[in-house]
Amino acid sequence: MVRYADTMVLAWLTDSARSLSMDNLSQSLLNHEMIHFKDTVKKGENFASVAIEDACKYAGEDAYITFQLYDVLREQLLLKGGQEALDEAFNVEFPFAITLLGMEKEGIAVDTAVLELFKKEVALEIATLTEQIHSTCGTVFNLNSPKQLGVILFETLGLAHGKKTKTGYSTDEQVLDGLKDEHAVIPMLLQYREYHKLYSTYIEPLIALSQNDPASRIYTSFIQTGTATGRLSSKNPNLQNIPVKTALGMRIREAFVAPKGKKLIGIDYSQIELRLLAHFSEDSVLVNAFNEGHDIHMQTAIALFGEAEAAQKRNIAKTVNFGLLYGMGQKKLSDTLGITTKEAKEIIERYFETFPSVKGYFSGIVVHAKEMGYVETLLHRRRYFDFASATPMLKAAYERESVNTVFQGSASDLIKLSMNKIDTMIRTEGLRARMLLQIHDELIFEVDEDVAEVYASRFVEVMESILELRVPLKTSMHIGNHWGELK
DNA sequence: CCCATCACG
DNA sequence: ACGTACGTGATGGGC
Repeated sequence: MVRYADTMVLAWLTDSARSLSMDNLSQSLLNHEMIHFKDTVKKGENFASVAIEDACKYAGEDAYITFQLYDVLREQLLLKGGQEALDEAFNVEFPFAITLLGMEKEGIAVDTAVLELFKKEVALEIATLTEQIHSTCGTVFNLNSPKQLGVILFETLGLAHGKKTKTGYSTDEQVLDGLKDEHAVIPMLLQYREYHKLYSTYIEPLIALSQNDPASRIYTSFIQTGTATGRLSSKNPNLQNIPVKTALGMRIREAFVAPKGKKLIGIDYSQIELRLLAHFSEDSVLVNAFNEGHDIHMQTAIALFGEAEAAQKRNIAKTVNFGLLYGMGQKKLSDTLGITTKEAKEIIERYFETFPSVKGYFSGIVVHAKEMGYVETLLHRRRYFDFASATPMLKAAYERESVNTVFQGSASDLIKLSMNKIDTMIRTEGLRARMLLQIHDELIFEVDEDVAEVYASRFVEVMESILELRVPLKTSMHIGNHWGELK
């Protein structure tokens, strides 16, 4: 049940929680350097003991929660200190630890037979491809070694090499894709890579884990304090990176099922980060587009290229919209779109001319980050940057991270609020529903079949009304018997 | 233990 | 002159 907590720390903390008075505990935590915010504790001493007291209420119930709460508390106080930090800890992050605990305990059902069948097919493909590749190259080597592969491709076969890595030639997907017409072995390698990834990262581990459990369910650990932006992460196994993009990858999703008599519901926020961009920047074109329910990428294309060209350039606009949130540069945009850096530069310049309030808003974030040393999300979570001691290259990276953190972190704030509200709803009303997974902007539920539609509408309603922004929050919802049907 | 690679949002 | 699109975790090779 305790999956990520350090067990020594946990045992110590739980024991203390049961046997010590509050004052003793908080002093003891400090003495043992269990709380690493000694510097801020002078002004925050009351806050600290109040917070610990609250955390300890849960200790008898479940030591794991205590640990998560403690972890969150430390994180929050380190991040900000003072009342604002504790407000967020108490109002959002502490209840969220309980929400996550419920999800971790619940797990998700896996149909092992689906995976076993797929495993046989993939194993056969891998064996065939291995044989073909070795004979095509005229030599036997380890296909999983980029080092050995690089030597074969770029020395033995004499293909023209592009970029290099620290340790030799790059053989990543982008490189291989550029060479796919140069030699018959390249398409085989690309296929091999896809099959091997599925086999080693998903098929085998998921079968092993599901066989551990009497109900064939698998249980992830959600890390609440592991990211720089406030997002969750998921590990052992990571259920936030189950394949979705290719037909083969979707076979993995088909193995995540609703048990008999139940359904899975998937609800994801549509373009939540772009909606936050519209909200924060107050740009009239963006705000209007969302308020009128228009296709945001098409509207961007119209604004950038005019009505006549918009339809054929919608994809460019889409890439630019995404790139914006990452602080894109001309180099990467040109690589992604397959255009010259000059063209990319022009598109970026035109974007900021077309959306001046976005440009102003972005520079505002960067100015704030440089002056204050941090940026804040919608719910005032902070991320700190040390611009002062940074090299020019690092400064540029910090600028991109500052901007991105506002959107990624604020989106994370929103879905945390929704999850807490839905979790409370499920518990207090005794709904025949369980929240199973969060994948950043998406929630997966398992519910009784007969109430699936009704519950789904209620969850959608919570998610879309969780906060009132300058633009509506929209979601898309799907009900199915397996995860593969939720897109 | 680091690197390269690749899966996701 | 030159280089940077953000945030994660798992795997296998190789030192």
